[in-house]
Amino acid sequence: MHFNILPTATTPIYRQIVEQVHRLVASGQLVAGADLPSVRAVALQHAINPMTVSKAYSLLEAQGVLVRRRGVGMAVAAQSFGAGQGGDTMALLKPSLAQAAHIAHQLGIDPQAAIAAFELALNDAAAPIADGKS
Amino acid sequence: MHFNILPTATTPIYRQIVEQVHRLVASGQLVAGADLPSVRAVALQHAINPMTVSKAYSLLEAQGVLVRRRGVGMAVAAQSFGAGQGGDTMALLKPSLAQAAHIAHQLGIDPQAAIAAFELALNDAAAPIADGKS
Amino acid sequence: MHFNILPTATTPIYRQIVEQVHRLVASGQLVAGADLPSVRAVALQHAINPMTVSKAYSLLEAQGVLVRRRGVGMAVAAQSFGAGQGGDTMALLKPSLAQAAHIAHQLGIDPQAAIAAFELALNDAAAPIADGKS
Amino acid sequence: MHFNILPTATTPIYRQIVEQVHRLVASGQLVAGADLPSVRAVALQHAINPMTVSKAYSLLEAQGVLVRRRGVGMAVAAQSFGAGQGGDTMALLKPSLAQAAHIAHQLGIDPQAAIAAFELALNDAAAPIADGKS
DNA sequence: GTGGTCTAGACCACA
DNA sequence: GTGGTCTAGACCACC
Repeated sequence: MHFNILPTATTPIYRQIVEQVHRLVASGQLVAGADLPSVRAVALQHAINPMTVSKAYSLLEAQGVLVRRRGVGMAVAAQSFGAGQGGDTMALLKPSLAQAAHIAHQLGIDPQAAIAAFELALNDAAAPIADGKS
Repeated sequence: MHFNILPTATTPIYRQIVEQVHRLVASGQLVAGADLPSVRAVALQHAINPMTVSKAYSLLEAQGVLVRRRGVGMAVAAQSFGAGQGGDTMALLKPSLAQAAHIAHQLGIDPQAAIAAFELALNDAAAPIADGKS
Repeated sequence: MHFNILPTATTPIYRQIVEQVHRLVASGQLVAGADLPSVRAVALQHAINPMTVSKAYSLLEAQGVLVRRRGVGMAVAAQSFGAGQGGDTMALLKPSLAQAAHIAHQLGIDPQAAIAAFELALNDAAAPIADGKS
Repeated sequence: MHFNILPTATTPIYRQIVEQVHRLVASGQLVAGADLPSVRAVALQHAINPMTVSKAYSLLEAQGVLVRRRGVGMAVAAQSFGAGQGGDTMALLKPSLAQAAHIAHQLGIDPQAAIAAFELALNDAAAPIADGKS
């Protein structure tokens, strides 16, 4: 298990981690009790500051998504709502859909054209690194 | 012409202005040569500091979207690509579509379900609060 | 690395910084990825307001010359054309040459005389005050 | 006689007029007693504000370069130093040469290359609108 | 009237 | 530590 971190993105790194854990738990890819990679491992892997990873984990702990297990590391909390099933995944998707819809509307883009473009984007998301470019 | 400013939003005010101008220009609602509301007018209208508006205008000038007309005010730059037509509106929409698609994929949401949810979001964007006021 | 700021000059301070960065990047003295002095450091060094420096950096970011690295500072953008080589330095020089040539022509000054005067000016620029300090 | 006004240039319009009169007088193209175009004529010709032209003329009057002749208009002052001869034209050219030299030096451009580019610029200045482009 | 420039100071967000 | 954001207020330059 590893995270997708884009240091250049507009969303702060710690928030990218938080949101990603939310999604992995909601989609059942991280079940209750599952271990998370250590702060140091994540920090090394992405060449980011350990404080940043720690901040994300602490925030997730405060939200009840993770639990800190002394000497072992962080794990997914047992009572993590939706863990193991995909019940509220749509709730996590809606905000970005709403934002995209808002922008499309402000730009005066035809809804059908927006939907078509979204279909393409979904295909791209399914096959992210298929290009032969080095 | 006036801006939609949400002082409570997380995006800074000056950036809300910048993005709104980008979209108004790209969608042809602001054609090349069109005047923008004066710094003071915008500041008074939204009860914000003139410097905040000025900052937005300065950035848009640095990006080549606006030109400064001394003693007269700011206007949309002539070479502002896409001004007057809707050619590159899609370019401004794609990033948010890509992000939404990425999230949907990470959540393991079925593409058809994501598209259906996007259609609903587009309807909501077109009729935000369903008020009868034009 | 430090800036040359003349608070008494007619050109605003923030613009002196902007132009200086442009030249340092174009001439390869600032390569892609290089760090810039922090806003606070520049502000302290020249006894100017941090916002003045910040304004210059923000404009350079809007122009694509600098990139913001969160929590770390500003750096020269990778795609900054000409970074690392001296390819487009002449492009930054031409406008002032054109202006000088235009003035010389309007004054009816003989081209040879203008060139001779320019040679002297170049010598002066190379040894501004003839002080022995390195 | 007419002025060359570039409303988009960085130098303010009123200053473009002032400097241009200085040069025309210094180079002998405007001799003592010669009439200048009326404020209204200049304003109409270049679609600029009459106040701007008036400000330039007033400044030139304060400098002793022009005299205001009631009911007739502005004329070149009799005691205008250098009028009729070209004695101090070089003094008016030097500042722009110094600026260009300074920029060339900051860019690390070879003096010989700078001089060569200046020769080209002088040729361009002598034949400004010779291109067949529409 | 237009925008520009700078200051002083406070508070926030990020790593 | 880094930069960001906003405010209040003063003064300038230009048209």
